[in-house]
Amino acid sequence: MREFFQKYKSTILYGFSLAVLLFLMKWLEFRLIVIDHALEIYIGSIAVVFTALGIWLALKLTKPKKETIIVEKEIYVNDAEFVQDRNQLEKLNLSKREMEVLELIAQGCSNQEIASQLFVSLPTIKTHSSKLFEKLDVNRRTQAVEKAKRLKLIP
Amino acid sequence: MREFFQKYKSTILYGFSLAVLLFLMKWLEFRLIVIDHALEIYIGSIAVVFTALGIWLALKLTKPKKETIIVEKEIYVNDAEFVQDRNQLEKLNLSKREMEVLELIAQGCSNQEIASQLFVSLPTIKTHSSKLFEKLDVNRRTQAVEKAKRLKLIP
DNA sequence: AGTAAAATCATCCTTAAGTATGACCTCCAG
DNA sequence: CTGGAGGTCATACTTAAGGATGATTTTACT
Repeated sequence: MREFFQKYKSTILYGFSLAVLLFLMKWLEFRLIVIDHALEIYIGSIAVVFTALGIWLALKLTKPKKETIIVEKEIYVNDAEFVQDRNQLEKLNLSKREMEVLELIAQGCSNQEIASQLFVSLPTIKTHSSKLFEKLDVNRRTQAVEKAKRLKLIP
Repeated sequence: MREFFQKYKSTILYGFSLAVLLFLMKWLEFRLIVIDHALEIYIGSIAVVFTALGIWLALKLTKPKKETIIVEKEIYVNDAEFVQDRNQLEKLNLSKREMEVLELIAQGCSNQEIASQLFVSLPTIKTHSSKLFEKLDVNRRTQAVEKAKRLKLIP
């Protein structure tokens, strides 16, 4: 019941206003017989009142235009997933073994540890690393790591 | 002249409408004498017409209501600008010199190069790096670099 | 003013890293 | 089938790096 009233509040108010005004008119009609030439004033006031009513109705009933604003919210991803630069890799022409050695060097492994992990001898790792340094145009493992990261060969 | 009309278009139209309707009323007034009991209909139509006029006026003159809906669009930025982990730095209690040495080591510099850049002797750098490795709990410069990056001490 | 931490330098020694060279094997394409 | 590339291993040498210890000087703070 209350919901019904809420929903049609404007319509009911309009109807009620009409009823009241018509009643007022009926009463005024009677007065008009007495007061001559007052009909114009009466009609004018009716016009004004209903114009105001119309304006009020319009303001009440018009639905607001919806305007969507898209706000770009930047989210900084700490992840920064690594994408290997295949282009650079081709240019440098590193072999599989050299890449493996490079990765292990970057992890801080010693030559001996690398040799153990790859099941080869220490001299083998030395030759690999030497060739690697030559291709990377460096002469220290630390430089190799720095350059490899800069060239996006490793994360 | 045209601008004036444009500016006060609504007002002029309103005035004109009023004039027309008053003229109409005058004419109807005459008719009412003939047709009995038609005053109510006449008044009613006046009310309806002016209500409509009011609505029209309101719609024309009032600024359209705006309701802004903010939609957040998530943009994933891969930037991940480096922020030094001050917390870790405090825990490790590294001195200024040790940090400087760490940074240069990370850049691939040799001890001799670091000594030259910092205007100190090679043994000094060795002591610094030794203490640095001790604090970082590593025993190779490459490990130090790897760990420092992992702990977000350096980019 | 005195003390602790930081910074500097040195020496001695060990180990890891880097360089050079040569040899051997395997696989694959010309 | 043969030569080149990749991989393996070895030896010998040089240099850089790392560890241990001690000493002196700066700096900062109570």
